[in-house]
Amino acid sequence: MIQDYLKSEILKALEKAGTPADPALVGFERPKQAAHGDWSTNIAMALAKQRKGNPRQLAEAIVAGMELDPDLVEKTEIAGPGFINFHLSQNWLYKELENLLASGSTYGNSQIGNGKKAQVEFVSSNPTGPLTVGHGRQAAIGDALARLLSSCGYAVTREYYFNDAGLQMKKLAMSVFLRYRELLGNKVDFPEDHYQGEYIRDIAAQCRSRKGDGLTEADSEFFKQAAIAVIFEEIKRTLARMGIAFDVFYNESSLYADGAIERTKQALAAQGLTYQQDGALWFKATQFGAEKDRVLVRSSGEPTYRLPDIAYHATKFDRGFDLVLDVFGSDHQATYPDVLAALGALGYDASRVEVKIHQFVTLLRGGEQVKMSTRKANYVTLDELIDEVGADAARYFFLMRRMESHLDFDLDLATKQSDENPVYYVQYAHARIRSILAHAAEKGVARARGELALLKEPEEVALIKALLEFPELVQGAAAAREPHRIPTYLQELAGIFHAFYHKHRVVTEDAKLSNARLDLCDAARTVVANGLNLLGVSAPEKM
RNA sequence: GCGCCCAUAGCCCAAUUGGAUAGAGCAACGGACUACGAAUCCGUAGGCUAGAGGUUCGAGUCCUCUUGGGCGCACCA
Repeated sequence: MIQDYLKSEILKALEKAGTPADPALVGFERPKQAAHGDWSTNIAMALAKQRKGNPRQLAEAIVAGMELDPDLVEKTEIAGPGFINFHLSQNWLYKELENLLASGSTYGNSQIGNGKKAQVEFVSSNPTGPLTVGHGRQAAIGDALARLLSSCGYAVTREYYFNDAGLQMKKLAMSVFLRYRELLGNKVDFPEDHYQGEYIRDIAAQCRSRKGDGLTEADSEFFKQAAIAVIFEEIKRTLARMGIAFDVFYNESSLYADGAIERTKQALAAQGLTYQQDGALWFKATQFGAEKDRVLVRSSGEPTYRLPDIAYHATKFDRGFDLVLDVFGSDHQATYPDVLAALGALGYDASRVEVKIHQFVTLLRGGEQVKMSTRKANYVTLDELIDEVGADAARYFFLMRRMESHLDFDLDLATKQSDENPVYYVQYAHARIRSILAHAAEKGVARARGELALLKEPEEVALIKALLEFPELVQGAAAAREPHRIPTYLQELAGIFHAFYHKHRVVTEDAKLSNARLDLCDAARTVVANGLNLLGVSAPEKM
């Protein structure tokens, strides 16, 4: 990359001046203003601060010492308090554009992940009911992170963890049982904290048609398994509609079956991190800064979620993942500090686990908030949302915002087929380019690699520059775990393309120029398609 | 009471992780289709970055406090 070249020249110049510097200090950024060039470095200011020198003088020494290839760098200048700005030559642009065209659907991919094993755990909703809109955001974020990491050369596993042991499952089985009793004409007292949804009645009816009227409370395992099977099928179907498939579904009960729970308990005890009190087994969370200690095993003998979670995360290390991303909703924010602390205490490198917490989704219809309550089961399910706005719009909207910001999901906007809708805006650019390429073929334009140097108009140069930002954008989004950068970029890119399109005609009598512009269109189409692909959003040929 | 996240244009949000004159979209106003898709484009207007201090060459971004909002603080997950 060009930055590496500039960096090496800067380091050489510093050495020549008798003041060698740490290469890690030399960073580049793209100036906001075109007048400040294509790349800028603040190295002179950073070094001057360290050495109490004059930044402008240092910058002058650096510029004087560099031997830049004029074919790549048109000019270098010092500005402001000591920025060094580089203006790249147009030749460099054309070379990079060639490279883009040659790379095609792999443009933007990199190997910075170096084949490291990464796991992204997300959704992980217990099979007690349909996925909600909140899960939808998490599904979109998790899958986009997985796609970003893959494109950067990580070997990625998408994993879904679910609790099929424990209290919630008992409640689920009991909920089905009670509805079953109701179906048989019994009057039942349905507890407030059990699962209220209508789907429980459906499952109860299925149980009845399969096994008749003679089931009792003792058949709770049957009710449980029946419920899990039905609900999971539904969850997977919903995820499939979103275009999401998991590599691994990891269930809690396997941790009991293979002894991992017991081993973890003993390992924690061996570290002196647990103690008995009031009939329960406690974890000394206060040793890790928590306000109070936490229960690992209830006095009833049943573990809380904490112990299986620790055991589960231990398997992530045992399975050899170099990087683990856990994507959670903000309501789970309290669940991970103990888990990470325990992992550290067990000798694992807890810094490999990154917990990404996303904020909630608010649905808006007609400017009004749509009330959602899981308890009352009157929430909008993810399926209903996809029915209404489609998978593309759903995914795009979920990914548009930084995950730490609350998401206002405007249902009216997502369904609008107009310029107000950002999904259509970006997809339209793709469809439009397809149509231009088809038009050129109809006109009988003989396609050949054009002379890219003919692309000299300001709108053309601006478009090329925007396209060439894509690879570093992808790497930055992956490194920062911030998928929202992709939609932000795509919207800007689509705007630059549309502006170019309006100003300049692509297919003209001038065959050479037409070919160069068709190449540019093709490059733009490639980047839009690659970007949408990272989001899991389709790049339509027609709309 | 304690912890995590958030506050930027009328609305919804960006801002290259501490950079130079804070930017898009929507809404408002004014323009552009007898040629490649008007689901588009061009222009105008809109800001004391919630408030107060601090750190430094430089702060929307980092630190402290205040105000306002979301989410947590179980022998639920």
